[in-house]
Amino acid sequence: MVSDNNRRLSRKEREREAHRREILDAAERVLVRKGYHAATVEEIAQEAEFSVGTIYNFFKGKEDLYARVVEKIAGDFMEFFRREVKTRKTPEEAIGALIELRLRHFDDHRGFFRVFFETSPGSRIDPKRALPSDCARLYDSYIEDVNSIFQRGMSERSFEKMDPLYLTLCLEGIINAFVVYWTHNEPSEPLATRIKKLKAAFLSRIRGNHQAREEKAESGKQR
Amino acid sequence: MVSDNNRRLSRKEREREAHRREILDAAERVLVRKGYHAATVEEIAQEAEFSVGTIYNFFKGKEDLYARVVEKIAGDFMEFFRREVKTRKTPEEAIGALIELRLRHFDDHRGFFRVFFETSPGSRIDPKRALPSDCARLYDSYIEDVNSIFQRGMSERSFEKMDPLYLTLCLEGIINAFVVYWTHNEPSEPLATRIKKLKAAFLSRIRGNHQAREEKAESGKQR
Amino acid sequence: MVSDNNRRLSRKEREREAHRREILDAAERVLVRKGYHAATVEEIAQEAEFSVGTIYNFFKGKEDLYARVVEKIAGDFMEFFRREVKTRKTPEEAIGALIELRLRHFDDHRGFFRVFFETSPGSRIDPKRALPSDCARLYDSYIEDVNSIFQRGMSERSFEKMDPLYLTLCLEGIINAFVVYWTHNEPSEPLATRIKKLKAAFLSRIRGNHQAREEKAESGKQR
Amino acid sequence: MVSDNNRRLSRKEREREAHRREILDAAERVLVRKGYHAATVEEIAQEAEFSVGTIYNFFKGKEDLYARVVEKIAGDFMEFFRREVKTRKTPEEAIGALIELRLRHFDDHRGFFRVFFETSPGSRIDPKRALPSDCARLYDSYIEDVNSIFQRGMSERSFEKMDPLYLTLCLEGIINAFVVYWTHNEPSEPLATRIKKLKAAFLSRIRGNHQAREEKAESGKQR
DNA sequence: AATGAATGAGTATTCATTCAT
DNA sequence: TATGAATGAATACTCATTCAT
Repeated sequence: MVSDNNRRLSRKEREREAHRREILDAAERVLVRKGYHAATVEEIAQEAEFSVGTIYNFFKGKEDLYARVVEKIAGDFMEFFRREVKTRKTPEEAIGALIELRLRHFDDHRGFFRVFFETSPGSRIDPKRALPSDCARLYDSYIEDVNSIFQRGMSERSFEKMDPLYLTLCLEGIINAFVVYWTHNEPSEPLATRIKKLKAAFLSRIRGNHQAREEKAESGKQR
Repeated sequence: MVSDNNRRLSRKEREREAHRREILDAAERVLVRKGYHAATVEEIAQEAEFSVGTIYNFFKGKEDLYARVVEKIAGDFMEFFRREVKTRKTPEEAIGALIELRLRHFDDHRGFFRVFFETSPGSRIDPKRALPSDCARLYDSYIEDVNSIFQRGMSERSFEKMDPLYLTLCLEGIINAFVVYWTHNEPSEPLATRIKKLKAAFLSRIRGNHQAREEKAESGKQR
Repeated sequence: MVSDNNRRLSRKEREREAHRREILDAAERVLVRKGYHAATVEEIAQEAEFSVGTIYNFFKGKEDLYARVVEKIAGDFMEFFRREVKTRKTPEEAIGALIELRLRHFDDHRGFFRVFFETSPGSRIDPKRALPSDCARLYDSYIEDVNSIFQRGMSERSFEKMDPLYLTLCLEGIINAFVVYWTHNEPSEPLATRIKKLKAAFLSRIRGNHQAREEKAESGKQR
Repeated sequence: MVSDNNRRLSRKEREREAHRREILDAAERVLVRKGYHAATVEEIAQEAEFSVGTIYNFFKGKEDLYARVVEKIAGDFMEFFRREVKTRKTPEEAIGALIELRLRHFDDHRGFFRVFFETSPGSRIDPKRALPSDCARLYDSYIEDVNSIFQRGMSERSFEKMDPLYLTLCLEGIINAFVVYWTHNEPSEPLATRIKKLKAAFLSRIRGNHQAREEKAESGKQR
């Protein structure tokens, strides 16, 4: 995401980039705290310790600022997704890694998804205009990637045969449900434990039968 | 929700109640169409074919109006839940009926959940103040009820043993994911088919093993 | 302009119309005083003794308000033009009446033409959008009408033969020049005298030669 | 205006003067394009290929910059006026030269007069403060000069007797009217032709009668 | 009860100007 | 001198709410 194209940036340029980043981070904090509509540019400016005018030197306006925050979060996620999930050898490992990544990522950006809903179609913000056109494509490609992981798992017989889109939606839905729940109810267990449990529970439901049987036999021995 | 306490209302009182209902329905339509922030009291008034002033004769303000809409939707749902789900004899039937109810209810109020997120904590609307205090309790009691259905199923060994809250959250999450997906992508199958498939898929994952084995045997014969 | 279509207006409607007029008049005063850019909606509201919000209940925005003021002034002028100028029997009388009308009208709306220039093409206000599409047509038709008065005068040989558009432009230009001058330099003579002098001077320059000669002869006798 | 006081300027000083001139020219272009209010210092800086900061090293601010542009245009005009008009032997030649100069000068600075109106008294710019105090005096002296040309013509009996200020205003007004018209309607004839026609038409209206008669006789012979 | 005109606090955005480098 | 990032005052416009009729 960041990479090496800033190898040769002047001090000024580096400072400018840093300021941009500070504003984006401040914006995310305020947006999460207040939601899109209740957040004021004034407050974002204060949070970033800049004047309003400076915000407008970096971003076209409130919508643009919002779009860039979404972009940043989505971009960071996809970066990790490519690095941590798609590189896994077995589909099972990949799905496990995905669950972990999603949970960690949501934990980092806890509450932002709420803002995202707030700005969905029907509200006055035109997401077509505001959101980078890449964003929908990004999400589609993500769903496509998860789909193909499931598909590979099925053809390798490590996953039970079923509609992969169905599986993808279930996984997304389950993760969301837990994240929402943990957002409103302080979780009783540390993140790592929760990740482990969710992985185990989900994967055990979708494993191909021979594996399931083996595992069951094994678990029988253990207990 | 509506019930029989309007058995003996004067014509005036009945008319007033009807007007109130018309405003609520108009408000829901506009809120779904525009979202909370973009919806204006003016537009709600027009949709209801009343003047703004009249809206304020029935409701304390925009927040109150919103809260009453949520209340109405939640109330209607719980009404059905009590009648259609809790009365089922077997837990399996109950969960099936719940999936159907949730899907139908969401279909009826398609898009309202988006508004709900928009007004979540953090935005300017104070849900403590705006939402009926019953609302959280209502949701808690709903979760509790679903929990106990799962619990009964487990003790009857028709469901595999696991954390019932986990199951409840999964069910909620999966349903949400599909509803969101179908909101943005025109579903290719009629509602009834989708309900049937989702029921089958979800229930088959959580059945106790003896049942699962039996079913598998049976399905083997059929195909 | 106002006419008899308010024969049957309810008191409310009549009041609303009166308020609209008050706002328009206040807007003209402020626009003349400050110019388009320096005039604030806030100040117009204060001048009209209404709140800002009320201004926006009557007009779409500052541009619309401006356009409606122009419309009012132009409309009033054309009303008089039709009544006082076009009805004159001889072209000479008509031109005389026109000069008088222009001078009186400018005197009434002294300074507004300055605002008009301020909003000409090139500045950010889009006159195409803001100004009533009738306005350009109105002006064109006005020029056309003056043209045809001159043309009639020429065919009747009361005016010397020349390009009528040229004459029209000259008349407009001369009137403007004097108005501008009198705007910045307090005129030493009363309006009536100035009107009379300008009429005489302009008309004597464009009269057909036989008339000019006659007149000269006559004036020679008188003095 | 420019004159010979830069006879002995160091390279640095000469460069600085050149930069100043570049900025003034850029400012005029942008002001004509956008009008005073819509023009931004930023855009002027870009047009001049300098940074905003540099603009402020040369000029006190936007108002000052504007005043200096007016000064430059007026100065250039007066320069020509002194050289080309006042040196003419006969008043008739002088007025002819004046018409030509005005038309050419307006053609060069087409559109600037619009900006000039935009900034007239009443708008936020204080012309007392912004405009060089010379400017009003300059204009007054110009009017005075034209006046005296007319006066001389009258005493020499080459012009008909009338109020010279009246004549001056008429000339100004007519020229303005045509320039405005040609700004909005592409002229059908080349500038030279238009100049010739306007000269002829104006001068023929104000000539002393004996001359007019002579001319008529002559023109009768020619055609 | 019903109306809708009036209100005014609240906010995104612009842009001339400054000043540290 | 030249730069351009930072500033913040100024302003058009919105919309929930009130209240006289």
